[in-house]
This record gives sequence, C-alpha cells and structure tokens, in this order.
Amino acid sequence: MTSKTIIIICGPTAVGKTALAIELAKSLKTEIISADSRQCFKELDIGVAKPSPLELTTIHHHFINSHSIHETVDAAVFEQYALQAAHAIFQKNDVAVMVGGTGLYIKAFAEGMDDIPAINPSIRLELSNKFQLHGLLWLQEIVKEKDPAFWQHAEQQNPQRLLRGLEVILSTGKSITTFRKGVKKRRPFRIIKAGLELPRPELNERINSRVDEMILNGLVDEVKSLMPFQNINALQTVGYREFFDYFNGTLPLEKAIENIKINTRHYAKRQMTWFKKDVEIRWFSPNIFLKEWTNLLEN
RNA sequence: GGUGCGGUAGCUCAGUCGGUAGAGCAAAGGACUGAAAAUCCUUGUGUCGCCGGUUCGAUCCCGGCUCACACCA
Repeated sequence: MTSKTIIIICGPTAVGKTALAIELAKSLKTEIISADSRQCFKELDIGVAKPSPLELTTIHHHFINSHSIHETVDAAVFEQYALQAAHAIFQKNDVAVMVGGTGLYIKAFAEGMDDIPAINPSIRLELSNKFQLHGLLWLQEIVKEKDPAFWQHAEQQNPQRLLRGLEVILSTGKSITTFRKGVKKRRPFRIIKAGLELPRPELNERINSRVDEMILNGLVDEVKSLMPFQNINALQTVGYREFFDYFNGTLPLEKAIENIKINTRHYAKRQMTWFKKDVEIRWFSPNIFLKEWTNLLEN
C-alpha cells in the first residue's frame, strides 16, 4: 500500500464544490480531477458552471475542456481518463483532489466497471433509430425475445437500460447479465470521500441565483450557438435543453428560465439520492469543510 | 347595465347522462455499471366559488349572489 491519497469531494449541484476543491488543492499544492460529465466538454461553458479561466490557470484541472461534444464520453471513458490523471498527479504529489457531481463517474473511478466488450457503433445507431420509429412496446418485445434472462430483471419501462442490454447481446452474442460481476476493483491508492450538503431551502436559493447569474453572463447566446447540435447527447443537459424549446418558438423566455431552475432542483435531488447511499461518504457543510478536512487525512 | 363563457388538487384543466372526483405539471420519496446534468419507478381528500331550492342523495339540475374573462351598449 502506498501513501498516495485522493480526496473526492462530491455533493449536489450548486452546493459549492468547485470553490472548496480549489482552496483545498491550493493548500495541498496539488491538482484537481473533475468528475463532471458535462464540464469536460470544451464547447459548453456558462451553463455547466465551470471554474473560471483564472481558476483554471491557477490550479491544473483534469477532465475539464478535455473533450469535444462530438466525442463519445461515458463512465468507462472517464474511469480510464481519471486513473491516468491520478497516476500523473501521484508522480509529483502524495495527494490528489477529485471533485464533481456525477455519481456514476465517481463510482467508476473508485470501484471500476465490469469489463464489457466495446459495442459496434452501427448496432447502437440502428437500435436507437428503430426505437425512435417503433417505440417502447417494440423494444420490450425484442428484448424479451433476444435476452429473456436480462428481461426478467430489467427495468422494463426504461428505454435506455433496455437498449443497453440489447446492444450488448446483439454485439457480443452474450447477455449483459453474464458480464455483470459487480466486483469492486482495488485501487493502488487511498480514497477519501467527502460530501457537501446544505439544507434544501438554502440549496434551492443558491440554484436560483446561479441560474439568474448564468443568464446575465450570456447563457442564451451560448445555447444559441449550439442549436445545430441540439440532438447530440452532450447537449441533453439542464440549462441547454430548456432554451432549445425557446429558440424553437414553443416556450417563452421566462418559462424556459423557470424550467431550468426546476430541472436543476430535480437534478440536485437525484444526486442526493445517489450519494446518500454511499456509506463511505462523510458529510460536511461547505462552511466548515476547510477546517475539518485535515482530520479526514489523519483517520 | 346587457349577453356569453368560466370559477374543481399549489398550477393548467378533464369529468361525474345526480350516488362526495382524476390527468399532466409542480411537490415529496426512490432506483440506476458504457446516454448519468441522462433514463426510469412510487405517492393524489380537494369546503368541486357562496347561499338557497328540487331530490332518499347535488360538485353535477334550478334560482339568486359573487369573482374573472370576452363581447355588446
């Protein structure tokens, strides 16, 4: 066992993770790995609440502006990317900082993903097109037929999960259930998880004022320039989608802004549901975290 | 002032040919190993505007009142 340690700061959106992580990295003289499924895209800026350009030059960040929205980025990509980043940081430092709100990515980094062969992109595309055309009933029928074992335990109303199972069996000839080992991988470094939380009313206030701030900073123009790409996955993102409706003429501006606030609250709630299940996380108020993080390192 | 249309869940509305009512959204909770800021699941008692009448029984029918909107004067 080495003495290398990574401190993972997680929590719901707008709770104050970014600022704290930067303070922490400064005091440790180390670098940050972002665990955020949207801040990695260089084309997305205001709406994903990236650290400022100044902050990015002060502290070296990994997985921010590192990818294009036209690339495939998923939990498996992140796992590999983040492991390499951690390795690089550990060449120079004993401690690294990871910060982000994408629970699945953090889990992929900390525990690893089961090894499932890469899927032929044409199969994925074909299935997705057919689903658009024929709908959920068609999808359910074909999953039942092609992979009954998976179907039994699948979320039968969830197209994304069904599509995933289907693409695996069509691409590999084996059911996704045979790949799911659920074994946690060992990492050659210590992992400390710290969660930030705030009372819900306070978090909601922070969400609302952050959205208003994004509007003032020019979010509307940013989204407008991304209109040609509105259908790609990276833009299925709170703060962007809602404006597509506005630009398409189906929603007044005020309503689009209100929807962003509502959807951000939903997002924060989903994040809390995910993180609360992780018993390794120690919870802090953002206000006292900096005073207490040293205790984390000692235990 | 007259006519018309409406007043039902926090919001938008549906409905009950008279037997005290239900969708979407919101809200709350949850799931989730290659789309995860995604995707999916669960949870619906509210003086059915107010007062009176008819009726075994009215949110529904009738009368009056009131509020909102539209049109006519």
